[in-house]
Amino acid sequence: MLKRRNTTTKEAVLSVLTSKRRAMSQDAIMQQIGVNADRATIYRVLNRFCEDGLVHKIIAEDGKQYFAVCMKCDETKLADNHFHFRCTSCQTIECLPEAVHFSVPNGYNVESVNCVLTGVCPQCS
Amino acid sequence: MLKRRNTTTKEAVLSVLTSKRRAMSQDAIMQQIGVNADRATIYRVLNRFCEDGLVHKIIAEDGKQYFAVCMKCDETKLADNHFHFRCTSCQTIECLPEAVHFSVPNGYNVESVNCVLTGVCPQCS
DNA sequence: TTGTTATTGCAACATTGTTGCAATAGTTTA
DNA sequence: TAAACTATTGCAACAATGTTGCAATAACAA
Ligand SMILES: [Zn+2]
Ligand SMILES: [Zn+2]
Ligand SMILES: [Zn+2]
Ligand SMILES: [Zn+2]
Repeated sequence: MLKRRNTTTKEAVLSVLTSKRRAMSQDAIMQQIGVNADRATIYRVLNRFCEDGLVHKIIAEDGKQYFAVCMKCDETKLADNHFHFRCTSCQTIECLPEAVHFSVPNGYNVESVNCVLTGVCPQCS
Repeated sequence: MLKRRNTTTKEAVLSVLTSKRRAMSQDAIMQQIGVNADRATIYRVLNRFCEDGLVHKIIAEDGKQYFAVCMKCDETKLADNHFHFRCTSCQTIECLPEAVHFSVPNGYNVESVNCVLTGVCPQCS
């Protein structure tokens, strides 16, 4: 693994993700972030966070990538594989404290899980 | 709802989806299909099938849309909300006979469910 | 056969995400 | 502090996916 360096963009992205406590898309992050940064840079920062296990990526029903901080050492500890909820009204995604349970037929080797529930959140209804 | 008409493309698409018994993307369908059809036409046919409840759409971790026939009246009856398995080796998605169970906090109104497990299928491992 | 209109092909477009490359800047070492 | 090393960035170009407008076509009913 490469040695990471501290940069303004990197810190700003992580700051937004942490404070919002939501899974955000690149364009949402770009809007909320205080600093000027290129689209490609945001993606590269986010993917680096994923590699480092700092952030996890969710693919929503709109086909877009959303990124959320992994709150492993938080009081609201999340299971490794948890459900996500996407509100079609406020366009946000949040991690639900509900673990995904499943069983697969013999021979299937599951490497990753992507579960998204879509609807309207309490704030919007 | 509009009156549907029978067309070559429509029948060819449904035929491929039914025989393969897999969830397929537009480009996979285009390759397998016997007839010449425009990309846009395939999408329109597929979306019409979805509207009519003949087919359901899954968004995979690659961000692409996959379409599968709903086997409601089949011996291998599928639950309304079931898991899907995407093999990263053969690039196919299949409907698993495993229902998705979950509960959400009060106030959340779930309208649709999209659950995809990714890994390697028995044939490829 | 004729009229109605659902469907198609084509082109244009929007969006999302990635990559190559030179320039920049963070970090380490002297 | 100054120099060296290289991780990171901005920019442009690109690929892939999906949608839409519009005129032409073809399915179906009368
Ligand atoms: Zn909302
Ligand atoms: Zn999450
Ligand atoms: Zn496979
Ligand atoms: Zn299915």
